[in-house]
Amino acid sequence: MTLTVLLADDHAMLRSGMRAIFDTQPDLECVAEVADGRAAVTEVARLRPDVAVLDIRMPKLDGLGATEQILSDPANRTKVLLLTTYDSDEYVYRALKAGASGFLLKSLPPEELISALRVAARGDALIDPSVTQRLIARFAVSLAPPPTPPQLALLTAREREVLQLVAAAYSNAEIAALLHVGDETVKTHVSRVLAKLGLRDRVHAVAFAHMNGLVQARPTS
Amino acid sequence: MTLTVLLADDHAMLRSGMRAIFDTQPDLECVAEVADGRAAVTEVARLRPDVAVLDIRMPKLDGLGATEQILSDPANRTKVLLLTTYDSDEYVYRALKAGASGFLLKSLPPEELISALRVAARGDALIDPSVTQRLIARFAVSLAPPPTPPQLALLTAREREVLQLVAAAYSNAEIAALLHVGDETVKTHVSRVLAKLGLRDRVHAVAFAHMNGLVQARPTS
DNA sequence: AACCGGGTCCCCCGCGCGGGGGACTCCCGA
DNA sequence: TCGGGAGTCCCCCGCGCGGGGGACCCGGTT
Repeated sequence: MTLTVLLADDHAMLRSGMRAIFDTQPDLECVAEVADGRAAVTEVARLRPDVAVLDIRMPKLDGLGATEQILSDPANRTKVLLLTTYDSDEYVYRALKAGASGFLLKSLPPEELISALRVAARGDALIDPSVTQRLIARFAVSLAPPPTPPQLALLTAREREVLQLVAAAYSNAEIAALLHVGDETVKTHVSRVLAKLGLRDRVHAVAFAHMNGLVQARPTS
Repeated sequence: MTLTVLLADDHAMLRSGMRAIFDTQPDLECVAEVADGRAAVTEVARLRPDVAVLDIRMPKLDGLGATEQILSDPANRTKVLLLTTYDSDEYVYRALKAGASGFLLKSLPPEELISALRVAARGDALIDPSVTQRLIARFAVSLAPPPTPPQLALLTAREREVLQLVAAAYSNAEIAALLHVGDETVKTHVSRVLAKLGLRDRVHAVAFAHMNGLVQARPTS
């Protein structure tokens, strides 16, 4: 089973270099070479190669845009490997979000590019080590469990409940209705919450709650 | 400059196998072999190798716990590579959170383990491709949510600016002072923002802004 | 020329909110 | 037995806020 590959880069020199690398591998077949992103999208749709290797910087449509178009097609089965000279974080995030199978620097040794191709073809993914480092850093904080601020321990269960409703932008009257209590009661709870947390008003409470993960941020993403 | 390595695995067979691999590289020196996590922590503290290769499943203290202890020491300069047979997602997250430089499967070809060592030693990071795939999926959704809601386009630049300050829980008077305008002006902007976004009051605006990523969530985590 | 959108400033009015009190039930622990 | 915390409900008062108007200046388009 040979792997079919599409090559997209606006430098003919680099294309032929990569093609030469591929030719050393009997099971790799470069079925197309294109020089811009738009051509990459149409050729991928036509030839349906196993893997498309795209440069990020290309005329007409850059590699990121091409990736997004290619992978947004549900009929598509081609994996995308992105190549770049510089590793801007923004590039990486956009690439991963689009669903790219790899994000590699052009400084990569040829044999590793080959192995990256095979990795992508079997559905796995691969990120350049120098990028991975920063990715981990950012990923770790985004995964970090909400570091429940100690002040929250001061609140009673009822007060936390009210705080969450305040954070959801409910008015005192609405909270009263939801909890089946009088609105004077809610006012008391809110006042206590503000006092215990050292917050000025419910607006600060909303901001506090959101920044401390008390409310499910963006459930609709 | 030779790289010093510590090897931690409870199977003597596997240790000797890896050691054999290292010995093929003149610039790699295996300075210690240990069979459990606790020994790994103490030996790393004593010998300060460049890289520690830890199995996840080990007696007394597993590789994850050992990683956390090693990397929580601020004086530590050793990089940690984790090895495992099975790639549980939970393992990966904990490993990355602890700051590991690599997460590899034992099925990795020997020569790639070598290159992983060098990658880690120079401060970069490396994740096994099969794991990377799922990591990207999860990472993408966790990073995805700046899909700027279309309603935001209705706002003028000034109005967005005011909205961000509202989201930061500033009062109208405070915003006026920050922007060097009258507070009546701020009231006008806020009113327009609420009207354009269909929000009831500034409390809803705060919640809206936070849920749509207009404000940097937990900057202090 | 007239027009319009963005930014700025001003008025009045009503209401929700938050702080200051107080009071009454529970229930748990001293 | 007597606290005392938690939860509930009530009063009054002041103020920030948001909606309703209107007004002015400026830069661009028509």
